[in-house]
Amino acid sequence: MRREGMKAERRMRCDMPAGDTMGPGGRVAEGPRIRVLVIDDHPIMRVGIAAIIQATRDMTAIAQAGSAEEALPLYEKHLPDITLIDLRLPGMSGVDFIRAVITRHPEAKFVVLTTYEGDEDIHQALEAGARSYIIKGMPHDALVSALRRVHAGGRFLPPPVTRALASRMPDSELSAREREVLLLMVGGRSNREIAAALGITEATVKCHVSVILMRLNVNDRTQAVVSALQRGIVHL
Amino acid sequence: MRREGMKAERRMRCDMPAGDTMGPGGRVAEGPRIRVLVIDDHPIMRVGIAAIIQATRDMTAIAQAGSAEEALPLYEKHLPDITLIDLRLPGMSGVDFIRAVITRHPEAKFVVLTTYEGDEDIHQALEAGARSYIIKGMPHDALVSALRRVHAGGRFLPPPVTRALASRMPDSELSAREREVLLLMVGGRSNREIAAALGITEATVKCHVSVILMRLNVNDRTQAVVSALQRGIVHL
DNA sequence: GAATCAATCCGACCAAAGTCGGAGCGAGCC
DNA sequence: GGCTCGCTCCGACTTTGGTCGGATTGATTC
Repeated sequence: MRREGMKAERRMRCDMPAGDTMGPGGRVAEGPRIRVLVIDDHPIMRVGIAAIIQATRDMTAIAQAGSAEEALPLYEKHLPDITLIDLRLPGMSGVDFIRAVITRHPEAKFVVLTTYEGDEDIHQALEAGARSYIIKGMPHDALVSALRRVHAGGRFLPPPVTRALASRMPDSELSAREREVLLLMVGGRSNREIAAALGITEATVKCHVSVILMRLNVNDRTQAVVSALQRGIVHL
Repeated sequence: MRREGMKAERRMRCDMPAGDTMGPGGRVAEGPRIRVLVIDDHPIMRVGIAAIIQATRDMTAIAQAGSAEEALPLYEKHLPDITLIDLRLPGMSGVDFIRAVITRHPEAKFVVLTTYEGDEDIHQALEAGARSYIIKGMPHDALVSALRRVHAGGRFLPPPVTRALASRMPDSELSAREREVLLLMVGGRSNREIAAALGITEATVKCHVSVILMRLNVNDRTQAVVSALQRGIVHL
């Protein structure tokens, strides 16, 4: 039941470490303010975000939403310069929102602000089109800097984020079927139950599980579940 | 490997559903303001909390801290009326902080404000002496109400919290040893590795595992890990 | 069309997980 | 003392999980 596979290769993805810490109220060329749409399901967090943005002279929070569904009409109505969005939302996820908006507005700019720092979360968000990914645990300078940099057409990925991204194994990508199996594993289902649920043989399920273990670089299903959770491949 | 044990009994713990939504700036007997110490590791969240508190006429945020260690001297210096604290903090946990302060100041009042709604988290916090437990996803009225109610000597536990608490199995309590084993299980260690780590036989470990499975009311170690994580018995 | 690659599928084998029944030990309680 | 109760401990048995080798299919490439 133990395995000792080893990988070495790894892949970088994005640039721009940090910097540009001007702070709220810093000297900025006076012009039209950066208009920000804020999407976060925690009301208290929204208050904090809005307070920081409003306290900064060159930006303003024009609208807020507690879910992606609620935010869609707001986006169309205001067409904000930047959308600041959390990933984990009730109903439609943040990534889904980004994808949905970007297909209609390819130049839309997104900054992700979330608590989760799993490499898969980050990967998904950037893949969807986010230009910055910052963690709620960071000082608020990071938020302000990110908004400015992205508004200027750049990207903003703090060191912890790029590090998490760099730690991604190159062959981590799971097939659709494997994802399906992994989800059931996290649900605590046995191989037999998974087989029944998917209408296949238990032997086949075991094979999928083996591949998943290899791709996640772990030894057994328990480790697979933990790893998948902390990397953000599956949730809860 | 399957089990079908069943429990029925359950136990209520606390009272006070909700209410008292006066909102920021509501009419309140003018007097000395409620002096609040805020402890949260997310700077942006601290800004939001402080903004809400300051916007409410009968309370004021006198100090803030990003960790329990940092907060200890602040508590002794200011002796706040209420301490508003997150559970998951870098270093010393929120519960540990509550315990530590309450042994020296038995009348200290604590309101927990966190994102985690696992029944074990809640149980631990209340056991430690917290008088209110609110979730960051709630409207800010809840925060204000909680602070007022607790300042008045009462408690404040919103329905979702009491519900989570009520869903606790009566025999969920794990022994110290079992906790230790569970922690290693979540770490993805095999029974053999756990045995080695604890200096006992693998057979003994299996016995502990069996008991843990029974107490958590699950069938296998994978479910145990998932359940322990979402209930807040162990973290990450 | 041949070759390659990846995903899906399967059965037989071995090692680990989990069950069952039982034993020693300390704290607390008539 | 004699009793129970809970925690810790253990070995032999059954079930499940994971490995290995191999087969099929469909898409891509040359």
